[in-house]
Amino acid sequence: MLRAVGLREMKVARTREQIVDVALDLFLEQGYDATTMEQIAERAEVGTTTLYRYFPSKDLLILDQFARSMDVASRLRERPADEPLSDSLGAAIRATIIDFEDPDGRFAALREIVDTTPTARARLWDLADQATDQLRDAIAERMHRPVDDMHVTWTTHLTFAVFKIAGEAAWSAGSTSSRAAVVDEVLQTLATLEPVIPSLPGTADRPR
Amino acid sequence: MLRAVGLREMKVARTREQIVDVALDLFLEQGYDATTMEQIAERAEVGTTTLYRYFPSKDLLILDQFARSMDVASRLRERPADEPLSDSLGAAIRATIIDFEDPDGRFAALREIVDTTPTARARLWDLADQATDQLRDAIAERMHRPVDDMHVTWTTHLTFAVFKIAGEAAWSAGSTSSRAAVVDEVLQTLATLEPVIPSLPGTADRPR
DNA sequence: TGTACATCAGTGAACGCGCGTTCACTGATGTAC
DNA sequence: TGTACATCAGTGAACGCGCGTTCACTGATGTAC
Repeated sequence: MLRAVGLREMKVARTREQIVDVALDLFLEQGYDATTMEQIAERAEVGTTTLYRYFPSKDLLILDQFARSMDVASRLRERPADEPLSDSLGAAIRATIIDFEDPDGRFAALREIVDTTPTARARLWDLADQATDQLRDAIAERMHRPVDDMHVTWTTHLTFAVFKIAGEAAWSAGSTSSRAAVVDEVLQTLATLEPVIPSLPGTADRPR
Repeated sequence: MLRAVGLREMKVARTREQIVDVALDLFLEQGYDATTMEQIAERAEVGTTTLYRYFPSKDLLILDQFARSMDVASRLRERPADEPLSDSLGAAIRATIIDFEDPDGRFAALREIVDTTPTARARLWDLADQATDQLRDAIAERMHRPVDDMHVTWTTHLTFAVFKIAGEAAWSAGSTSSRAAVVDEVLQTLATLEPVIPSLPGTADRPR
C-alpha cells in the first residue's frame, strides 16, 4: 500500500533536527562542557525528557554527526567487485572525505570543538573504532576471507591509517574543492613511499 | 650531595601505591562505574581530598597503568641507530609487549574491565593517541626528518597498527611466555603478507 | 465520513547520584643556624 | 645536637553541579470498523 509520509513521522524528524541544530549552535557559542542539557532543551523548546528520548547521552548528541563522516565501509561496498582492492579502498576513502557535505563549515568547526574537549574527543575515538570494525567486515567480504583472518586485519588497519592521514589533512584544508585536492595528493604521495613495516629482527630481507 | 631517599618521599610513594592497589581491587570486584571515589578513599584509608591530590580524575586513576604498556617510543630510542629501522620498530614493539610485567594477571584483568567500560575505554584511545604522538617524535629523530614529514607520519601509523594487532593478540593469550610466541608469530606473519595499500584509482601499477 | 479506541511524542517537576572542588586546618618531615 | 621555622602531605566536612532517570500525565496523530 502506498502511503504518504505520516505527519507524526515528519514532526519527529523536525524535532530531532531542531535539537541537533540548537545543540551545535550552543556548543559552538559556549563550548561543549559549558553547555548544559537544560540549555539545549530550553532553546530547542522541548522538555529535557524529550532530549533524552532522542539522544541517550550528551556525547551522542554531538557525535551523531561524526558517524557518517567515518563510514568508509559503506563506500567500499559501493565499489565494483572486480576492481583491484587497493583502488576500491582508495576510492572509498576519497568518497568518504570528499562527498561529505559541509556547506557552511559547521562540521569543520565542530571537529575543532571535539578535538579540544577531552570527554568528546575520547568518545570520538571509540566511534572510530566502531567504524573500523565495520570496515573490517566489508573488507573481509571483498577478500572472501573470514573477519579474523590476518590479511583482513592488516588491510583494515592500513586502510584506516590512510583514512586518518588523508582525513586530517583534508579537514584542516577548508573548502570542499581543496579537500579533494589534498586527499588526492596524500594518496599519491603515500603510493610513492616505500612502506617501513616493523619486522622481527633477524628475519627481514632473508629468503624464506 | 649524596642523600638517602627522604622519609616523606617514601610515604608519598606508599600512599600512591596504596591508592592504586585498592582502586584496582575495587574495580575488579565491582566494576569501574559501580566503584565510587569515596569507596576507594575509605578502603585506602585516606581522605577523598588526598585522592584528588594524586589523581586528577577517576579516569586517570585506572589509566595510569596503561601509559607504560603503550610506550613504544622509549623502546625505540633504546635501539642502536645503525640498525635497520624496520628491525628497530619490530624490536621496540616486541619489547613493549613482552617486557611488561604482569605476574598475577591483574593487568590483563584490568584490560578486560576497561574494554567493557565505555568511559574508560574511550579515554584509553586518547592515551593511545598521545603514545602515537611520542612514537612519531622518536621515529622522526631516527629518520632525521621533521615530525610532519609524510614518510614519518606513514611509518608511525604503520608501526602503531602493527603494535595494536600484536598487542591485542598477545594480551588475549595469557602468560608472558605465550605472549612472546604470539607477538613473534604476528610479526612474522605480517612480514609474509603483501600489504594492500589504498591507492588513487587510475594511478596504481603505472609507471610514474 | 464519522466515531471509538490505540498509539506514541512530548511534558515538567522532582530527584538520585557521584564527581570534583573548596577551605581552613593539623601534624609530620625537612632544613637552617 | 638542639631549636625554630618552613614545607608539604593529609584531613574531613560541606557543597556545587549537571547528567540522566522516574513517573504519572496530556493531547495530537493514526487506525479499525
